[in-house]
Amino acid sequence: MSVSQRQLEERQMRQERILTGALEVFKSKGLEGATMDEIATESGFGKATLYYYFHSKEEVFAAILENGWKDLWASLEPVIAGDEGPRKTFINVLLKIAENARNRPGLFEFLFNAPKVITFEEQPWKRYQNRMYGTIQGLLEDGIKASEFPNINPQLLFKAMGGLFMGLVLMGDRKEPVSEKDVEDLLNQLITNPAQK
Amino acid sequence: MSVSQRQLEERQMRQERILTGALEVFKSKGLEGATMDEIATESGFGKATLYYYFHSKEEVFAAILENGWKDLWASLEPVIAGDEGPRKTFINVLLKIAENARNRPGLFEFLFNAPKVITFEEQPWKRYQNRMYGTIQGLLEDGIKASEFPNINPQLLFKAMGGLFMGLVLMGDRKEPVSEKDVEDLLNQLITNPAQK
DNA sequence: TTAATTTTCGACTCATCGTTCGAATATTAA
DNA sequence: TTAATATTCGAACGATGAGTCGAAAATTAA
Repeated sequence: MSVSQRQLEERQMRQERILTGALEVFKSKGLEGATMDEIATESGFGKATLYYYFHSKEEVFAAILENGWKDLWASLEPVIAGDEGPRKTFINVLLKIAENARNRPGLFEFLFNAPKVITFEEQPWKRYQNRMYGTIQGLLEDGIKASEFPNINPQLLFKAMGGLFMGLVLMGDRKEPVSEKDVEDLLNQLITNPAQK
Repeated sequence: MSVSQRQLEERQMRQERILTGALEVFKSKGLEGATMDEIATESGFGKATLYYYFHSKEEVFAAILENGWKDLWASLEPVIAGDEGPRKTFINVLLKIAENARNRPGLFEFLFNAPKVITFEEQPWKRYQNRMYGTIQGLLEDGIKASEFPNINPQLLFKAMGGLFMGLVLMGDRKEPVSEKDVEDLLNQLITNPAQK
């Protein structure tokens, strides 16, 4: 028996440790600005050791995104499956994302901003991202059809909500993040439900 | 007489040509990822010539931001001076920014995203940025006091509006940017005026 | 214990890229 | 024209940093 279960787990923990350190560095320096030396120092390994766990700097970068989007999507699935009608589900989805963001602040800024920088080809995490965006689009379309939202072009509403949400969650000070209640209240204030008049 | 007026103007045109090329490269590669060779090729000069006009890569980067924010602020001043009450002025300011963004799409994405990457000390363009944000904050506060906006914590509303606007303007496809009318309609739909009921 | 295997890392290589040098070319002034 | 000045850029320099190598240390298996 070559590798025990524990060994596999320890290996994975070390990988995560590296990823955590790398996130810090990528966040402040960007993909090109970050150096493997710095990531090594930050995560407490020698540089050469990083290459024992990952093939390249790009792979480290991609792994952060992959894990991040995967976990995010996993946490969203039950909410979506809950199926309480478009409007409620939509708000719940946003609240769940906000919850994720509050738990791991650094990661989320990264998840939503990093894609802009990336050039290289098809990345597996894109699948999760697209799934999420697709779902939200769908909720908005259904919600508008069902008159649970103001009657706006869904594309436009999607962009607006996307941006609004980013503003709320990603621009929150580290010290005093926007609370769940704030998000919920604001959404309810702005996205009035025409049916309930 | 050492340098004629025309000479000065030509010099400045060349600088702008360099800046335009540089913007393209910075946008797709980021500050660290962009190379002076590529900027040189893109703008049609030899690499060494860039150093005749700018001291360093950072200076080129900073010059883009400086010019951009300065121009943006200049275009906003009359709108703000117009002083048609907080709500109207606020919407006009956003519309004016959107107009700027529509005219020079690449630049604006850069203006709003670049700051995240930058580390180096006090940059002169920050003055313009702060002035703009301060003004918008003020408009929101006044608008809420005057009951022209929903009664929301101004900080929160600022973040929300900032994000919303970014979503609308910066996420617009290059082909089919969000129209002025779209922006205006959406703002009016979402930010209902409680006084007009 | 000893041999095999896994993990770690210091030291090196090699390519890239920001910046400088110095000389060539173009422009302006006399 | 000629001298002074302004502009251009090819080529070289030096630093940095991604990725490799080979050997040491640590762990596991026998």
